[in-house]
Amino acid sequence: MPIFGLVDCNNFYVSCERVFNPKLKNTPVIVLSGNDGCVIARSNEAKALGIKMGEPYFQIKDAVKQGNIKVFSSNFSLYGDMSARIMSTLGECSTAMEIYSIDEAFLNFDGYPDLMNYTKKIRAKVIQWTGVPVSIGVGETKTIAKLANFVAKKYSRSGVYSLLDSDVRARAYKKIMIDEVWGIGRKISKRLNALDVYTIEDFMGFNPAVLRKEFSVSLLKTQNELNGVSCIKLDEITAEAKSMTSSRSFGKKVMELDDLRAAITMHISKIAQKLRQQKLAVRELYIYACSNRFEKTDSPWNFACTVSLPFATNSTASLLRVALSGIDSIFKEGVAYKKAGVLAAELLPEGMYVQDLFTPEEDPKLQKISILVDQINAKFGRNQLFHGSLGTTRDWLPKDLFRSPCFTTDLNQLLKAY
DNA sequence: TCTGGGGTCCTAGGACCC
DNA sequence: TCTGGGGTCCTAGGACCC
Repeated sequence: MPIFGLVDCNNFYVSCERVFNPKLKNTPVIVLSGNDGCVIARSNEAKALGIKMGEPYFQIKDAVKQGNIKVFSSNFSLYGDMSARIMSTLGECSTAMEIYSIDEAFLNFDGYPDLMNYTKKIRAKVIQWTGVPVSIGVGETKTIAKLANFVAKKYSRSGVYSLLDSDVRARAYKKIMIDEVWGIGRKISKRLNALDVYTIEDFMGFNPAVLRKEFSVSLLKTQNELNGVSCIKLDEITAEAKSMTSSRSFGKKVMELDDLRAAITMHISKIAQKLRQQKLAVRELYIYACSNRFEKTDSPWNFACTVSLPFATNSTASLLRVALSGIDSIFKEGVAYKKAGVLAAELLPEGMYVQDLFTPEEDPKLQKISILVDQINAKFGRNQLFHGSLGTTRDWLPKDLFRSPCFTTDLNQLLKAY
């Protein structure tokens, strides 16, 4: 019988900010999404003040002032680096680990004695080595470990909790609502509620055949997992990416084609560089730009097209050429654009694409230029060298008024001690 | 004035084949 | 009354996750 642990960082982004700014301890703190749009992380104190996950910042400005809540723009260079430190610490705590997200990892606990003690030790180690508090849940399946983690966060003082014992589990299932279960989201909860299923106990009593027929195999798996039958294995190897996207909201309304072209240039540069890092290539791109989706209007708000190349590539110049022609073709005079982006799907291993005899080949120089640009930027700093269509004004960039320094990834932004 | 960004998996339905 | 019956592959959209 397998045993899984799920380690989840507490209020991760807030905790990262606190590591480098101890004054933030015991005070309400929130972190905002891109363009300072919505709340995506809250300290416990901010939660206690009634700040909700996902709330638009502009709607809570008064509450922020009143509650003296400290506000941060998101700083993913910092969070990503802190995540790497935490994951490498956790990697030493188990024979097998799956990094599930920026702030979560599953650990293999098969055959580990005295898990209550051991998980407490892991918790202490992570906080000592990285400064970030975590919670740990233990169970016979991933879904149960996730649930145990929820209990650990919400109800346990020690920050660890096990649902291995079947009596403990039965008591928990009686109390916990189904929408807390991993894999059961808003829509499915609602449908289940309509069938008089509210708690996990209700859900466990639901006929599996009907569940399969009326819902999906995924939900049947969830039921099995909650029964202690492990259906979702530990995935140690990070799978090759299947798609990549880059998109951002604009810091202002964009009406000019040149600004759209600049934004698409930024997204293509990011995607192409990521493709090169992962030794992948792409032949088709989905280019899109949209206006404000919250504005009530009959006119369309999404403008998109697919562009393709005769060959798969990851060179910025080649991808940029077709992407820019794409954005030119969807641009409409008079539309106030709020956001633009690029999606690269159907990624292929670099150099694997076999082309036919009659299509043109890519100029090999373009590949070499991209690699050289990567090297120069790695040495002299991000975006020292960039494509001309990116422009230099860039007043369309998303807002990040409250951004903390990149303490751990930029020598010029190190924490200063006076 | 102001509402995130990046992913994965499953399913239903259409096209096509024999 | 009554209009084959399977397969497979592809795609768009929906649901979920963090």
